[in-house]
Amino acid sequence: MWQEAIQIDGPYNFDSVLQRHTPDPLKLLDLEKRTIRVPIVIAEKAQVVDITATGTTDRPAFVLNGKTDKEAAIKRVSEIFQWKVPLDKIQNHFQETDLKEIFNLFIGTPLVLDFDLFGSLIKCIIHQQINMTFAYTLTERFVKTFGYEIEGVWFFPEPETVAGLQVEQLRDLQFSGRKAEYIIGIAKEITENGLHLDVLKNQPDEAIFEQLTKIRGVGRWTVENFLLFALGRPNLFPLADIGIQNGLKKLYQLEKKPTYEEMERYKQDWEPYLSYASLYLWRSVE
DNA sequence: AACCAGGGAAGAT
DNA sequence: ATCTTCCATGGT
Repeated sequence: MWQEAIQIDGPYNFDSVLQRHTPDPLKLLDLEKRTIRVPIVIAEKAQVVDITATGTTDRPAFVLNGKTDKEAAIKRVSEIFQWKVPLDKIQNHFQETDLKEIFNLFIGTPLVLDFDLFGSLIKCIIHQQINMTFAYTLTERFVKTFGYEIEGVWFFPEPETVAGLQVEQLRDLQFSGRKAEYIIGIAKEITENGLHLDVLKNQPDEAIFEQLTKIRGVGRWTVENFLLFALGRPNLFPLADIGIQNGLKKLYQLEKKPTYEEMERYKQDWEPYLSYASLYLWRSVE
């Protein structure tokens, strides 16, 4: 058992983080206690780390409680919650843009990474072209059927487990046949074809696009979301994303959803922080 | 009931 | 290369 108190630079709005994750049934959080319980795997050892916010948006502070591998666990938690990203600098950048109001409304909202690389990729597949509510339901069924639980916190199944599944097992959970094939196929890329997701961490976005889009079921949007939510890359703007399209439609009061051409034009001012433009546009329509 | 949803593959042009 | 169609299934 270990405990650690941590202070970071503001602005950082942890309550916004909790709020954004509230619709996800797999996230164990408490808005009033300002806590979240996070499944962490370090060197194949799984543990639950409890995070409690003790500060404010301007003076953010946290208390962490874990079981083992203290230093590595803190490092991973810091990475997941993006505690070292200078949100003040990003906030300033957007003051000169059309997104100024949205950024001021949701000031201090960080990008928060998915807890598991493989899980993040599977989640992206599940979220393709279905509404969020159903996507959360499917993900919850998937994890609670094939994953494992520690202290009430669910961990994503390992690729080995998923690679051994039959399409029918996912159909039983109301996955479409196609999505079932995609998911099992990705797991097999890892277990049989030597795909190492952790190695991707050290590669540029373009190289990752090239490798992952070769996999059946993994298109541009899926890689963009993986880069954004699994690796925390700062400059992604998924044009095909319905949420972003709706965010732009609302912002510019458009009659209908923007064309790709219009989106390409809007996004120019938001480089090199397009991921944050995406995040805040998503927030604006949540 | 009809349209939509944090797309992608396969086919057509 | 780029555009269109089909897929698949619950939510509103």
